[in-house]
Amino acid sequence: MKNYLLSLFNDTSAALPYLNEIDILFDVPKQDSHGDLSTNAAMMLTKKLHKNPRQIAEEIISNLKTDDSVIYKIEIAGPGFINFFFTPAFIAQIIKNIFAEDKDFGKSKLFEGKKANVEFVSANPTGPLTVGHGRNAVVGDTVANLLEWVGYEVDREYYFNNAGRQMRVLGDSVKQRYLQLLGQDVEFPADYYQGEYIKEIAQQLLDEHGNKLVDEPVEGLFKQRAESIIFNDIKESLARLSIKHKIFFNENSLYEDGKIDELLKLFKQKELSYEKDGAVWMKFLELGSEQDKVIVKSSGEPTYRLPDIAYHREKLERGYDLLVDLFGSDHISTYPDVLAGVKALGFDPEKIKVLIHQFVTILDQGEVVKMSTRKANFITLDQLVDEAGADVVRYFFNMRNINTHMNFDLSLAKKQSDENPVFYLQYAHARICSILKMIEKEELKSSTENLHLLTCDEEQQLLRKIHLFKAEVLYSAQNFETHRICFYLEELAASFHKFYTFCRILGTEKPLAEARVALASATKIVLRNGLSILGVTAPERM
RNA sequence: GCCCCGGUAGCUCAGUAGGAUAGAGCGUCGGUCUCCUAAACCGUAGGUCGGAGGUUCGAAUCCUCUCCGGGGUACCA
Repeated sequence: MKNYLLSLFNDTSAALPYLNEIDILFDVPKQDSHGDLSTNAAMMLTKKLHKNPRQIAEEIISNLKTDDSVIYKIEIAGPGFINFFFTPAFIAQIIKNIFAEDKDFGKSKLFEGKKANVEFVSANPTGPLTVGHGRNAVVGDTVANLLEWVGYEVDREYYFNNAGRQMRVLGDSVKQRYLQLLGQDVEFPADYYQGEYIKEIAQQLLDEHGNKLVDEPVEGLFKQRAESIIFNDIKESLARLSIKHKIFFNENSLYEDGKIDELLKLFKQKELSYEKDGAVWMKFLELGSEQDKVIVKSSGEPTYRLPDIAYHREKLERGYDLLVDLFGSDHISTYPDVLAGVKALGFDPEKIKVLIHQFVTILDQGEVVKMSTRKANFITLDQLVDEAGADVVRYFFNMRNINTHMNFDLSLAKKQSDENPVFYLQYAHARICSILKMIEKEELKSSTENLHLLTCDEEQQLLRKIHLFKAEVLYSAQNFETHRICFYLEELAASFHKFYTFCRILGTEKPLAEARVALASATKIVLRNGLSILGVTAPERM
């Protein structure tokens, strides 16, 4: 519908050149009585033309060459909106497109030929994924899906660090537990990893090696085994949510490949860094940040900024058109430095899109659960999936704008009641599947021959909703907003349920009945496609 | 102190390139299964869009100030 109007206005701009001076936008009015699409173009032009908006609207309309079989009414309303009313027959034609495109309905080619990299999760292997990681994981994977739907070729990437203090503490935590299991009275520091999983790893080492590891260095088997076990668990947790990264990038490889030294030299050579108090400082002030910062400590160890910049440089050199970074708001301070660093190296920082999601607050029976990986006082992602199911978890994290500090009510998630909208969507899909089974017995089929019969309110509402799908996917992808898909699908399902209730198939004359089957079938495709973007299953029956 | 995010119905949240009477789900209250799945549908009630100014034909949306909550502001990541 929108495309039709756009080309219509495009043709008209020859006669009315001022139409080229503004972006003409069409909105779906909140009220049905205001038509199918509406534009405020006339109001936008009042200041330029110094004319009454209704007068301008009049002029625009009289120059539009519309086809009566497509648009049956154009009106001027309110302060100067132009409202367009499409014929039911035209609206129903969308069903043919859906059948033709099927699994691809909703996809667009705007970014065809472009390559994107989405980096997400990126938790170091020090413990199981928590609920906070869950939000990151689900949103990251769904954003990647969205980008694929608008034409990008997408790589999903996981960046991790298995060196450094954090990992040493992890190894030592295991060792201390191991010694405790051997009956030694060792002290277990409060800032070590307290989780039960540490004890399990220690137990496993004990089972395999007995007491032979007493003199094993922390960095040896203790750390290695902990890392591999934990990393496997992480991958399994992600797999339960159908999340699979193509690339696991080890921060350490940047050191091994000399990328860090090279970058350091480059910064020095470009006079972007200097030495002070035994440390190397980066001139972030010059690059637009609020102050200079240390990139190599006086101990000789780089701070996180240096590898972060080297890593992004590396990704850019791989030739991506778009890099998406997704992380929690606790890491918010890292990205301006990375962008400044990358820009100083001559890359276009516009290629990097940083998405920051706010924290997840866990509520259990009305109480806030405070979480910390160290203290092992956390709800794991696995627990969440155990209790609520993968579909609910994926839907739940996707359904909210990442800027919102979301509450995850555990008791509610456990309930799996109809308070959860994911069932509402899945039920709509299951209902359609059941209709399609039923019509076989009734010797009916899906037919697009008499789509013009789909004229009642419920049918038209549903059709209009379907029309919006492709634009909704595109908008969501361009704005990296997964929650819009959820809201769209809820509206779509609501339209369907209404249609289901009022527009029965059995007991209706065959031509109309078969057109309704076609509409149901088309709705099924849109629901299934939308759910697949979210990574939620579309069950045949419930 | 400074920076980022949030404050919209009882609860959880949509809605910001300024637009028509501010929305949804859940919860409240009241209806609908002889009928393709009632995990559904219909109706009802519920609001000072945190507060105060300002910009204009028009502000939840833009500007200034301010209150509340979360995060950040390291030679931690």
